[in-house]
Amino acid sequence: MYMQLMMSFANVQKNMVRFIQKSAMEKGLSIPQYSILMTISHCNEMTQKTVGEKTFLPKSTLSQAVDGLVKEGYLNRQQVVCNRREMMLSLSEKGQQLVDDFYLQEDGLYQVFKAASEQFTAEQIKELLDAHQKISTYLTRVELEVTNK
Amino acid sequence: MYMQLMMSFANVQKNMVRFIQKSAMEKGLSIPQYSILMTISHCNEMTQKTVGEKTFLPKSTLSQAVDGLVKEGYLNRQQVVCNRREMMLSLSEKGQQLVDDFYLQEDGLYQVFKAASEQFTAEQIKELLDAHQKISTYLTRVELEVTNK
DNA sequence: TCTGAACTGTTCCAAATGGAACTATCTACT
DNA sequence: AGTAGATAGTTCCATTTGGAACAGTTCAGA
Repeated sequence: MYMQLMMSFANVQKNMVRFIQKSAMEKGLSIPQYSILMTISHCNEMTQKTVGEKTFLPKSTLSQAVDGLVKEGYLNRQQVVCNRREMMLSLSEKGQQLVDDFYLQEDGLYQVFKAASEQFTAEQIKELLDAHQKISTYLTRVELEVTNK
Repeated sequence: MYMQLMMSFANVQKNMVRFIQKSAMEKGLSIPQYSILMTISHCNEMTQKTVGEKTFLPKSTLSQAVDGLVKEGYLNRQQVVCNRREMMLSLSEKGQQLVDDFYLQEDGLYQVFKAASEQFTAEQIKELLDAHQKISTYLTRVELEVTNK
């Protein structure tokens, strides 16, 4: 039973990744690059460190992916004034446009997932979110315990 | 809201993958190899084709991962008699032992996820499963429609 | 029985990935 | 001020990944 549940997470995720892969490939991006753009789009700007915490990408992958995005002109990157170790990242106009495209793309992840979610009531979605949160929290906690043992 | 839901799937999955990665690495396996062993363990034996359908691994990845597992002695591989294109895969004794270890490992995915699931009632788990199923089905359907357009 | 299309798996190789070592910067303490 | 330790990112490179071409097998229809 719980095993089926485990698999169902993997299945949903795999389906989502296929949509991401498709959209990303059409624009010549890798999956990490797609994730980075979408993550930054939630705020106006974000340090590379923060992006790393949100996406869980290994920092070498992150660094190289960001580098590509800057070279392609999707991202602006500049040192943070008060802490020159950190890099502040923000979407360029071109980047913003790309992100908007991703959000609006008829057969892209966002629209399709939105439609899929509309099978449920707001109440049900809240319950799902809550349940997922509980599981994530539990897994993270155990992982920490194991690491520090 | 539905965006948060989307992210929550990704988060749970990422947490799960970290457990898998840890277990797999300890035994010198890649993540696809871990998935393959666990998938085959549900039945006694399975064709490579079926494993591919269940894991969604690209066939080149699958082929190479299986090859490694056979060479390490975890899997038996032989042509299907009535259809020599297909390969029948089954766990060797060593493979079965490894899989049992994975299932029983205190700080492995299975035990931890089981514990995490015990925060919920059987009723709640059924609802989760049902919701996940609905989402997967929806995503798969749209993907098919897009592909055949 | 031939022939061509479909299917299963393998091989090849270019690209992506991620751990580890490194550089630069900052912080806390003496 | 000087130093050790922590922190943010980059670079390096061995490994993994997966698309595409390929080889062998099966099957359907002429």
